[in-house]
Amino acid sequence: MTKTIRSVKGTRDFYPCNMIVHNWLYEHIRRVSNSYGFQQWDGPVLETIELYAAKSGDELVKEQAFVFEDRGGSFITLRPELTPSLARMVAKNRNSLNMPLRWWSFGRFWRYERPQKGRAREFFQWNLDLIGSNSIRADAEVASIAAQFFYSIGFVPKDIVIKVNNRQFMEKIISDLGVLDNQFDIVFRLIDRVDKMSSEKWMQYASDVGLKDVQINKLHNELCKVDQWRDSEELSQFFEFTEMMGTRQWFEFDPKVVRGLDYYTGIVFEARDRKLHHRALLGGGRYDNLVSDMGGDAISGTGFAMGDVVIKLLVEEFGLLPDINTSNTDILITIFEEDLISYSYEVASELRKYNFAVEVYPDIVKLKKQLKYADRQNIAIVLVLGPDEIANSMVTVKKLSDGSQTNILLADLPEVLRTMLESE
RNA sequence: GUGCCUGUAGCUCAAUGGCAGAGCGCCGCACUGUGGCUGCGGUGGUUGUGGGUUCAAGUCCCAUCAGGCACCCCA
Repeated sequence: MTKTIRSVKGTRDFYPCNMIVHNWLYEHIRRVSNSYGFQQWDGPVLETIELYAAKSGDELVKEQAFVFEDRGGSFITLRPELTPSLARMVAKNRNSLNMPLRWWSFGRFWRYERPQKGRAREFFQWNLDLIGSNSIRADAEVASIAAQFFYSIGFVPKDIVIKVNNRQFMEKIISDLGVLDNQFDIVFRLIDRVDKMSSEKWMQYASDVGLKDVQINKLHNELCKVDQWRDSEELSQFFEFTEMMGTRQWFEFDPKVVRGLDYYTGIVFEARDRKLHHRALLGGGRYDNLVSDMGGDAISGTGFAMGDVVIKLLVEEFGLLPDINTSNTDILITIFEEDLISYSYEVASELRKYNFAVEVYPDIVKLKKQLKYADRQNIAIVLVLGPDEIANSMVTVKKLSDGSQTNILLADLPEVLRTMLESE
């Protein structure tokens, strides 16, 4: 065997059976997005490095972006996320866009990381954003759409939880502990890890970044309070609005959720499976300054992104996948012998006029082999056109599910096939 | 970028340092105008690559490449 050329690390091949799953996912995303009146859009997959340098966070840009120099000497990035492109496009056309914008998108993204379970270098992402509204209702709505999506593909609140927090609220809490403004990022990172480390290690880490023992204990104490959202106007409203929108049972306050991207300014949320088997399914929140950072007026936005990798893993584990054995083809027309090829193709074109999906076996091989192909391909009906049939202007129609077959007059074929396929 | 694990047939995996195997798949025949089921037969390999130790290496050692998992970060 000759050596096959390897695919690029971290990329996935989508065979037809994979595309069925992929399209199934995409179809639910499309339907849910549209049902809330969101419009589909997309940006370029190539952007300048400057677009991300401003706000995405150092780690994402310096360590995880695919960057290359083009022939003109410019540094080009394969987009690692969509929100900066969104902000750029909104800033650019601010005056002609009819606010508020409800936009969604589904496309490919790239991050140069070590691939592992639930993470690839090339992945798809669903983005959904509501731009130009300051209301917490906007946050509650986009988060509710995420919940509605999980429901539409077969999950219930006991499978998945969407954890909610508010960055300003957390800033106030850590500020009250005596943490300075310029240390917020460090402390957010610390908060992010409280569940990932043993408590001794966490205490040590907290101490290493410069917190005093008193502060550490108080912080740890704060992170265990699951009811303190009542002290936050925005969080209280958020939960009230999800109640109104019928999605309240999907959401929980979690003071440990702060999100990694630097541009979030208010409500933040992330979805996880309840058993915490996987990394976050989806993450999002409010970004008040992003559009103005791209050179536009201050416009507030809120939205989320969901990767395709983890959700596919979870859907598979829960057995929610659609049947991947179904073929697009309704009817396979066999070829009997050299002289009769034209009959097969004529019948095929005729049937396509009646909107049947028809394929003709391309080679002159034994019927046995053609039948076997149809069986494996899960094609419901096979037509046999041999000398006997043609002499009488008939066709043999074989139903593969039960093996039954009948001779049908060519003229009656469309009607007979229609009823047969409907009963399948 | 750091650590750990794994590379054997198309796929899933066996093989005390001693003849490279099984199941599934694929192809053929029984059934030359009929799939699935069954039976029989056949196809299958530079054991990731390169070196070393040994009478002898899939097995032990070194290097390298690839994959997986965890860290990091995040969808």
